[in-house]
Amino acid sequence: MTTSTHEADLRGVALRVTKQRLAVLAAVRRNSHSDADSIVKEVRQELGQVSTQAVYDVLHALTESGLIRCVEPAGSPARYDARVGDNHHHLVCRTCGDMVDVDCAVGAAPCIEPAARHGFSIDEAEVTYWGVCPSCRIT
Amino acid sequence: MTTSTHEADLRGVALRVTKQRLAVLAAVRRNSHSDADSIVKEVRQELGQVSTQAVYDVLHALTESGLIRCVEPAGSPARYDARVGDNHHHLVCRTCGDMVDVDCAVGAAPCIEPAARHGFSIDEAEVTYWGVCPSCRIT
DNA sequence: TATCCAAAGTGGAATCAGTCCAGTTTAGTT
DNA sequence: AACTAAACTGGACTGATTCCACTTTGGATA
Repeated sequence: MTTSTHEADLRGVALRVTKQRLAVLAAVRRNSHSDADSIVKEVRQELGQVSTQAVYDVLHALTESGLIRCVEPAGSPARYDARVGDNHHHLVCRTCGDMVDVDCAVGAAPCIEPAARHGFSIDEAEVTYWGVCPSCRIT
Repeated sequence: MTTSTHEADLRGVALRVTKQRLAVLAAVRRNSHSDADSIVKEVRQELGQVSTQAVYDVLHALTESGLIRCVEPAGSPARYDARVGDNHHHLVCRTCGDMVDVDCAVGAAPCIEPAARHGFSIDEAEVTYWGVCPSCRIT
């Protein structure tokens, strides 16, 4: 994924191309599921100086426009996911907090339809699998 | 649900019985899915004066012991659910934040199997259905 | 039924993640 | 080249929650 890809993607959703946005988008795509703080660090490494606020603004703009997705698992700051448009789910390690993508469990009823709708109009079923990752299980 | 039920339940999980704990447990059971702040308010109404910290401590102790369950939907403070032991799921209104229980379509936890396990040992599948509740849809 | 002490509660300061705001800079028109 | 809405800065602030040092108390034990 090159800078020109990121640039084209920003233009594709009618967002102005700035070095901060390119850097944030690149950071998220390079390292999916990282939180705002580590994105700030990575972007600063690349650009030298960026305000925290700018990074939050960019993350919100990218999320809003659908270029990235924001995931907020219980007990950890928001994380940003570069994989979008497929409503995939996540597997989270209770020990180290590591998060990996899992494809949508299509076919398994609860993923799509709740047992009862309670009059709600539902647009998303978010599934988080909790467990322990291989490396945390060993130690 | 009377005070003696709450008291018996506290003793059942080897927790000391205090007026703060009884009040917090009663508040959660009376009004499931409320957040720490409104529980603090309710408990103060009953007891007159309780520290915020005490309420947080009690909520953690009750969660730890399995008497209540902590749910943390994206973008809202933690909520406490009196219904435990059945790994049911939640339906959350994007507009007003209202949360209702939905039965788990499958029997025991983890109710769904992920498409790929990635070496994790999984113990829970947490499902959150996002949508708009009937009263928010009308207005 | 008095003593004791780990567990529970207090109050105040601190942290963490994130937002608000008012002013400045800049991308990309016109 | 000038213009302007969008983007960025930096600093103050908020809301939710935790930390800490100290005091109080439930309930086990003598």
